[in-house]
Amino acid sequence: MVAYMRTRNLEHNESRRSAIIEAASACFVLHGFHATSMKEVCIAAGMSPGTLYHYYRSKSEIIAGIVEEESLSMRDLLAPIADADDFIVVLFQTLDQIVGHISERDLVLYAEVAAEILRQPVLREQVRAMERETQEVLANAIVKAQRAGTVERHLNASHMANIINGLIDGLLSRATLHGLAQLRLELPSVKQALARIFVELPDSQ
Amino acid sequence: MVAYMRTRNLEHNESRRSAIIEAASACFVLHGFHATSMKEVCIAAGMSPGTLYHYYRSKSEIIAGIVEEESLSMRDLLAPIADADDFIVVLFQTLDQIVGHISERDLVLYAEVAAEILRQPVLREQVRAMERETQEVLANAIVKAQRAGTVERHLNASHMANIINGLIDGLLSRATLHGLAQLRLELPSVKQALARIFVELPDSQ
DNA sequence: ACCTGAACACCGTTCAAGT
DNA sequence: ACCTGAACACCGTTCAAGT
Repeated sequence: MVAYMRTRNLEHNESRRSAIIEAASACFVLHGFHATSMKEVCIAAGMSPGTLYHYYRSKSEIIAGIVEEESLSMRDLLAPIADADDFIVVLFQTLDQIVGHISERDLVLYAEVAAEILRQPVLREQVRAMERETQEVLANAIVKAQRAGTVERHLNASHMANIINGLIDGLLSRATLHGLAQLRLELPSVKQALARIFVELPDSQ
Repeated sequence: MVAYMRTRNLEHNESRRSAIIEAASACFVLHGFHATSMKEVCIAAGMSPGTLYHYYRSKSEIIAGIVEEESLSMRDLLAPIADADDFIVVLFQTLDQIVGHISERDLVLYAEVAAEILRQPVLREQVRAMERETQEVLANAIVKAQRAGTVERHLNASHMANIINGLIDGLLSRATLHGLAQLRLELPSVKQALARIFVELPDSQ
């Protein structure tokens, strides 16, 4: 009886948990959150239901783990904007990064997450916190650019930050319908539109 | 045996079908597509599972019915743009209509649909067809406005139509996170941004 | 044709039992 | 502590039987 008591093995614990996340997201990309059974995830992760539930308390908790991962990688993508010298230039570079490096896998997971957020308050708060962060980074960068004179002064920085976020969200969600290739074709027009919004007009003031 | 053969009663059929759609969308708004059981829908519609499955072959078919409904009402909202005299003015009126008349119910259903599209090819094609239609209406209106000189000539009309669609999609999906009130506050900034994109600059050409 | 409700295969999760 | 797999309550859907 005492022979089988073990102390927590944190390293083993971490590797098991990430094996579960990896197996689960592979399944979710193929069939979505709800059409994927826990049995499938168990088989993909090579463990019994009991073992899986030892590491994650529920399917939702696994989903939350995946959202965490995706959020962090999106945060990294937007980070350079924080200390941008020229807002528009860095915004464009960021768009290139996002559109260039995103995968069908990510698009599919984003769409699943967007729907899941509605139903799961914990997930909702997780995403909202992430949102506020990127929103603030963008808004601060816009204010800074307005002071430097590279962005039109009369724009409401925080609203414009939300518009950029919304536009990115919307274009990505439409890419799941029309394909990533189509989005890449349209990227120059997106940049052109953003430039017209933000760049100070020659005759203004 | 022959006593109970009846001929199809189309009127009765239609009223039963719409009762199911109504009951189902009420349930879906509360708990989402996947967290709603068919038993709940049956109770809400006041019929047994067997009866419900007599009118709709599956849960997905009910969802498709709801998507159809939502698509048609969105089409109606965008219709006035087709024969707009002044593109920007009518676009702004349409935005006011959408943002003013949309309900939390619609937002929730939109988000559910966005995720469901990924998994169900039939639904996907249904939404894509709808999309192409509004895309074309917008693009034609932009071309017409460019000829009339109220919209900048150098913009790619079809790309810009997609950007508008994307922006609307994105802002609506963000409204599920931040609330409709927030979106209404931001609407003037959205219009300002659109005006800057589309209106021909005084010094251009 | 229209309707019922029991029955089917399957789902996410739990838990007694093992090491 | 970590792991197994049978068992539980519930799911979407079907179908024999009724009117």
